[in-house]
Amino acid sequence: MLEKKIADKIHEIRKNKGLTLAQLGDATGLSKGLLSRIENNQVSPPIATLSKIARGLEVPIGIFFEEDETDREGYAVTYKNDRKQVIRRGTKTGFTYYSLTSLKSRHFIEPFIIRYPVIEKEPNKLFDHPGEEFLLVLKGEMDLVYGKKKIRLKAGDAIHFDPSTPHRGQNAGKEESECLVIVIDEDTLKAKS
Amino acid sequence: MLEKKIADKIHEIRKNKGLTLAQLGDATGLSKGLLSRIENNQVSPPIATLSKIARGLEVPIGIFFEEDETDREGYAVTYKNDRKQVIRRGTKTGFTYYSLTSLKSRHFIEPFIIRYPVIEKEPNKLFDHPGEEFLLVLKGEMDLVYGKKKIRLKAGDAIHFDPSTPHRGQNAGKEESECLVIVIDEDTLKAKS
DNA sequence: CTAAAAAGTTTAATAAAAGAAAAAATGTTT
DNA sequence: AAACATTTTTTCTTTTATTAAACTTTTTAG
Repeated sequence: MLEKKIADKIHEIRKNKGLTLAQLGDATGLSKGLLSRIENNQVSPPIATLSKIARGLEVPIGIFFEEDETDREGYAVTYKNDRKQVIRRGTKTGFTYYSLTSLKSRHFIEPFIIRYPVIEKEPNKLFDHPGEEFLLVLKGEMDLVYGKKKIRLKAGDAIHFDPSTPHRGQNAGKEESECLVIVIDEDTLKAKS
Repeated sequence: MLEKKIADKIHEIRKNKGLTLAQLGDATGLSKGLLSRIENNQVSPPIATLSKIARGLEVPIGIFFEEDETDREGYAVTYKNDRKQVIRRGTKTGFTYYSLTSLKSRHFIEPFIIRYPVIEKEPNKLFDHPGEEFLLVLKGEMDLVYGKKKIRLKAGDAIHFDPSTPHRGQNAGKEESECLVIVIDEDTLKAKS
């Protein structure tokens, strides 16, 4: 039941922040009695009221509507200096891959570091593949060519995208750029089931 | 204003689906008069009512609270300075999460930046969950407590592991440490098939 | 262990939203 | 442009949320 969860989330966040009903009442302009009944799921507050509560708790209101997060060796460390360079099929475009995992058992996350050298002329090849991809820029500046768009990303920026659209990463600065890439392969997903 | 947006979204989605107020009324069990006033922002409906509308429109209720609709494009950029802090339920352990995605459609990769403050005494809580996890240290030094082991990791080091073993990340130095974490949730995987 | 204080819950009165149906507006056909 | 049909808005009554204050439970202090 949706509102049950909301009630619990409000209660939990309030408690985590060490607030009393009276304090939250002050912060929101709502009576503590009402807050009590909301937390106990006795009333279904209007959006306006929930919005006040979110502001009072200093959380985005969307939190209340997010789906729940579930809650031998089993691991593989890759130390910075032990990164293993990988040759991936069909990547003759100058950049370098380093795998960040050595897990042999079936897994979904495929983590890489990619280094893009400075380029003179823009390549034209684009790649597409089913699955899901995530990229975090670690160093320098780069462009993600994505379909007809070109998205400029700097160190610390991230992008999460559907790789079935033709795309390509490339350096966009005067120094080498580096990024972390996570790929999930559709086939691996299917093999799971 | 929040509710204004919600009203507009309901109207837009309903129109997009080619539904009349009466049809949506049938689908939701609400009167068309009420729906009219909700769309015209004359009332602030309780969550229960909004929930019914979401079901009637066959959309996740969270849609009404999303900031923007980046999803249509197939990608979601998170610029370094726009990282959104996330409150994950049950994390009272001091560290801070930032989500690196705003994709709303079903996805597998859940990317976070986690900041670990310097600690005095070691916490004792461990977390375990089904799925798969990957971690890359971006700054500082940290320990991954994994079952009975403690794995020391420095900037640039990575670990790929099975999160069903109880585990915890924690700072292991004199300055704040930071890491990228990728989680894949088992439930999401199952939902796929 | 008891008293006082703080936190939380319930009660009774008021304000606001929901349902049903009438009125207005919009669109279509002739 | 009139008449009809459909969609939307408004009206009136009923139901529900909200406040303020009384009440109960839990925590703190002596």
